[in-house]
Amino acid sequence: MLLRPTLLLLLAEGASHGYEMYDQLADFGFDPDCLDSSIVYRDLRDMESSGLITSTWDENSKGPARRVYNIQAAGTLALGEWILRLENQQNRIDHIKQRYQSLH
Amino acid sequence: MLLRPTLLLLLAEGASHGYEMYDQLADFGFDPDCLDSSIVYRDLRDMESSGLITSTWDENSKGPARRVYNIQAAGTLALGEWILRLENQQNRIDHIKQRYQSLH
DNA sequence: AATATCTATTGACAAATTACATGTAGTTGA
DNA sequence: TCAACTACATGTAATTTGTCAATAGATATT
Repeated sequence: MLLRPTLLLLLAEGASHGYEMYDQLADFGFDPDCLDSSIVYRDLRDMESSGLITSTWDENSKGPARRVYNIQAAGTLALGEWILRLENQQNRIDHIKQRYQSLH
Repeated sequence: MLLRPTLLLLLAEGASHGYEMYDQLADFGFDPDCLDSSIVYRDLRDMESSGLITSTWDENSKGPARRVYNIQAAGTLALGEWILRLENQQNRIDHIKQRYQSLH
């Protein structure tokens, strides 16, 4: 649920490729044991097909070629909308927590 | 995503039936236009089949008979676990928000 | 009296998501 | 050479969600 906004945020911080972002997800509380990398790759391609990000091949890197993603204007816009939705989510959780604490 | 913990919370506050809880969901930020009541009924039956709640028919009410749900020990336990997970979710959103604000 | 509306629940099916496994392939180092 | 690591992609099963329609008692309307 937090994967796409996290990927967009990482790309807003700078261009990157799937494998690298997958490694960075632990900083955001994702457990690599519970998150298959294929989901990251699929989400990236989905976001590309909807125009939020673009990709180019980087052949000049060590190891196999990397598909490097760049965030587009539509992507930064979408990220902003995500942030608003997540804040709304936080408020709703606060409301649940308050009602829960009123039980005791 | 917040539906099940919300239903459990409502039942922790007191026995109730699907239709009544569906009405109360607006207080938790659910939009009735976007949430079909059948999802509420389905989640309730699922939670019953996993032993978190139980139900009995209330025939002595005006209108059609109501299936009244009662929370069980396993349900209050599950609610507590939900609350912890939601707090974790809030922290993760906080982290995203902080990184987002660092962009500017 | 007929009909529309509200209350209340259920079931069926389609669509979307997620999880899991596998496949390909280049690079690095023992 | 062979294992391990880097890097991406695909197929498909399983699960979850969304949508729609059906049923049915009670109440209000005309």
